[in-house]
Amino acid sequence: MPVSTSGEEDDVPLPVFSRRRHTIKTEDDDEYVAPKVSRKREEKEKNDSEDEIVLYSKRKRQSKDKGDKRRKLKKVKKETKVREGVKEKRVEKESKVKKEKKVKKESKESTMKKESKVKKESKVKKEIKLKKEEQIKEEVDLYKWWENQDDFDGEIKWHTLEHHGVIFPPEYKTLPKSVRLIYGGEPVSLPPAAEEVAGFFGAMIGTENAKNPVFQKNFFHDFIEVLKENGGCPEAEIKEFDKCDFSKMYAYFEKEREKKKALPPQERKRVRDERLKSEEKYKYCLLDGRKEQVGNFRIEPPGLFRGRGAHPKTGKLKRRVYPEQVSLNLGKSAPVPSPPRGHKWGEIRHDNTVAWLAMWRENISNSVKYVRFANNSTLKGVSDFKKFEKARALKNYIDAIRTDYRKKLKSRLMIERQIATATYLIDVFALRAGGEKSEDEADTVGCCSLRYEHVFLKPPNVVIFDFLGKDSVRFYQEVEVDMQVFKNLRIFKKEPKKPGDDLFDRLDPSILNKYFHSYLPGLTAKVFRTYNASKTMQEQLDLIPNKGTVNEKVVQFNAANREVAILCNHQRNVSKGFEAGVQKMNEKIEEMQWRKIRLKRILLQMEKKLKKKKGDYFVEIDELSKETEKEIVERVLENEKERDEKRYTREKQKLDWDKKKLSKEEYKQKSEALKEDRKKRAEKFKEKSKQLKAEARSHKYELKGSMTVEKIEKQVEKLEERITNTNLQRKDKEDNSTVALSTSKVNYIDPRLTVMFSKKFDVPIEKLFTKALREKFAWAIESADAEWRF
DNA sequence: AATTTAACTTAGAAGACCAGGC
DNA sequence: GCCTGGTCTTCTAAGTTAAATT
Repeated sequence: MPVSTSGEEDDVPLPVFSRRRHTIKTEDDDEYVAPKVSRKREEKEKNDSEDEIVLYSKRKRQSKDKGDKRRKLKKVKKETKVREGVKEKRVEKESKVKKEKKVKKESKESTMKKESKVKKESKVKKEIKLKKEEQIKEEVDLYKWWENQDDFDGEIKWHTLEHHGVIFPPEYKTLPKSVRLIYGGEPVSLPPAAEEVAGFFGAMIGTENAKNPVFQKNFFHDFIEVLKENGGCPEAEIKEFDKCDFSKMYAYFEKEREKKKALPPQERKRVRDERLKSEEKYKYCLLDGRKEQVGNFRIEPPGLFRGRGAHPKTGKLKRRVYPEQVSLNLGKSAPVPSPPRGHKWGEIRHDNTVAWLAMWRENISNSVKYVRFANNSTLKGVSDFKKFEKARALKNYIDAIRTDYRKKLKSRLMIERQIATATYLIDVFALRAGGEKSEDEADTVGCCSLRYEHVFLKPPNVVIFDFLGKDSVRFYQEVEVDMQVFKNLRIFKKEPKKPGDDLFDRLDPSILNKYFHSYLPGLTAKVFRTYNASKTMQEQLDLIPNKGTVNEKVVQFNAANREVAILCNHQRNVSKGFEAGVQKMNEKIEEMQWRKIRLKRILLQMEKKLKKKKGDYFVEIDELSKETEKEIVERVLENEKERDEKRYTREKQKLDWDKKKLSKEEYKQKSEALKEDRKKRAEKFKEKSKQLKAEARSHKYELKGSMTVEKIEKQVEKLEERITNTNLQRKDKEDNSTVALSTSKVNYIDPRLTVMFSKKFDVPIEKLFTKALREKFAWAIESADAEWRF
C-alpha cells in the first residue's frame, strides 16, 4: 500500500489509488519507473498542471464567450443585410432549377415512351409510382442548402419559424365492463386512469418484459400510485402483484388485435388515409420561408417504460403528457398554433439558436424530449455534412495524434499515460467516450468508464474486453494490443484496485476531449468512430473489383458495410424466426439437390452412354444415401399434403364468408364443387406419393414422351442456379443475423462513399440507399462523383 | 440542455409460391 | 410450358423512443 501524500484525501473522498500516479511496481523487467523527482515536486507538478488546465479552460471559456458574442452580433448584422440579397438570388436559382427539372422530366418522358413500347405494363406502373414520388419530393425539397453553404456557421439556426404544434395521443377509452382485472380471484373495478395502467401491463403478458421482476415491481408500484391518486378500488385493497390476474385484459387486447388484422383492405386504407390527412399539416413547417419536414411531431403516448438491458427503472409508468407541459419554439412573428380545446401551452419560446420545435419533460428520468426536424431537413443535413467534414479533417491530424499517443504511452505522468492509452483504445477499437452514469440507469460503460472487471489481461499482449456498451450491447473481443498498452493496462489494474474500480481513474470524456481539442477544434472522441468507420469503408470499397452483375456488386458493398458494422460493434438480436428460417432453407436446398439427382437419373435411364461421356456430371448421384432420400421424399410429400389441406380450409372459409351474398342453391353447388376438388386432389396425391416412393426404392422412372435430353439438362441447370443462389442467401442471412448494417450506413459511413460506389460501379443508388436515405443524403448524391474519396 | 446514435417494433412492400389461363 | 396475378410469408424500411455524447 503506497503512502498517501499530503492532505489531499481530506477534500475529495476518492480511493487512494486514484490520487496516485507513480511508484507502481510491475513484474516485468521493463517496469514502470517512477519519475526521479522528489515527491514534493511531483505534487507541485501535478497541482500546477491541474491548475493550469482549470485556468486554461476558464480563460478559454471567457474569451470564447466574448468572441461568441462579438461574432454573434456581427453575424446577425451581416446576415440580415445579406439575407435580402441572398433571397433574391435564391429565387432566381430556384426558378432556374425548376426549369432544368422540367427539361429533364420531358426528356425522361420521351425516353419512357420509347421504353414503354418495349417493356411490360407493370414496369410502367412502377415508373409512374417513382415519378409521383419525385414530384412530391420536389415540392418539399426545392432548397439546396449545399449550393449555398456560406450561411451556415454561427449560432443562429434560423430567422423565421412557423409550425403547427404537435399531435397528442387520443384520450383513454375505458374497457368494456366485462373486461376486468381479477384480484384474488374476484373481478374488481378500477378508476379509468388506473385501468389504463393495468391495461398497459395486461397487453404485455407473455413478453420478456412482463416476466422481468424489476419490470413487474416498477409497474406495480406506479400502478398502485395511480390507483391511490384516483380514489382506489372499491372492492378490494390492491397491494400484491401476485394476486393480480390480467388474463381477461390480455384476451381482450388479443381479440382487438385480431380484429384489426382481419379488417378488409379497403377499410384499412380508409382509416389510414384519414389519419394521414389529419396529420398532414403537422408534417411540415416553415423555416426561413421554406417548407421543411418535421420529424417526430407526435407526443409520445403514455405506457410502461421499456428501458434496455438491466435498467433499474424499466416498467415504470411513462405518464401522459398534456399541453400544459409542452413548450413550443416559434419565430417571434409566427402565429401560435391553438392548443387542444380546454388546454393551454406550457410556454412559447423564440429561441433561434436551437433546432427544436417543441419540448416536454418526461417523468422517468426527468429529461427533456424534443420535437425536431426530419432527417431530410436543411438543418439536419448541414450538421451531417459538418460531421463528415470534421471526420475528414481528422485525416490531416491522425498521424500526429498517433505518433503522440505512442510516445505518451510511456509518459511519466499518470494522466498522460491514461490519456494516451484511452486514445489508443478509442482509435483502434472504436470505443465510445464512456461518460459517467448514475445509479438509476443501466450499468453500461465506454472507454473512460471501463472498470477493473471489464478487461482481462493475457500475457504477453492479449487483452479480452468484456463489457456492456450503449444499449447494453455486449462488447466482447479478444485482441492483441501494443506491448506498451498491455503494460499500461496492467498498471491501471494494479493493486489496490479491485473489481468495481475505474480503470482510467484520472479520466472522463471532458478531459479526453480537451486533449483532442488541442489538435483540432471540435475534435472529440466520437469523431474517431466516424473517421475510422468511413476510412474502413473506403478501404473495403477499394478492394472490390468492378465486375459482375449489379446484384453481385451490391453483395460486395454489403460485405464492406458489414466490416464497418463489426468495427463499431453494431449488433442486433437474432430474430425469433431465424433458426427456423435457416432450417427451412437447408431443407429447401436439400430438396432441390434431390430433384436434381432425380433428373440426372432420368437422364441416365434415357441414354446410358451419357455416363461415359461426362462422368463427373453424375458423381453426385451416388452421394445421396437411400435413407436420406426416403426422408426427403417423405418431407416433400408431407409438405404437399399440408398445402392441400390449407388450401381447402382457406377456400371453405372464403365461401362461408360469402355465404350471405349467395343463394342457397349457389352455396350448395359451390361447396359441393369444393369437396369434389378436394377428393380429386387427395387421389392425385395418393398416386403421386406411391410413385415417388416406388421411385426412391427402385430408381426406375417412368419416361414421358415429351422428355428430351436437352430439356432435362436445362432443368438441371436451372436447379443448379437456384441452389447456388439459395446457398448464397443462406450465408448472407447467417452472416447478418447478429450484425446491424443500417446503423453504420445511416450514421458513420460518409454517404459520399456510397454515392461514389454507385457511380463508379454503375449500381443504381436505389439499391444502396432507401428512399429515406436518398432524401437524407441528397447533398451527397449531388456532390460526389465516381472519383470522390473520403 | 441539445444533439447524435441506437436498437426495437411494426406496418407495409417485396418476394415466393402456386393455380389457372393462354 | 410459360406467364400472370392472387395469396401467403418473409423481409425491410420507416417510425419510435431509448441511450449515448458533448
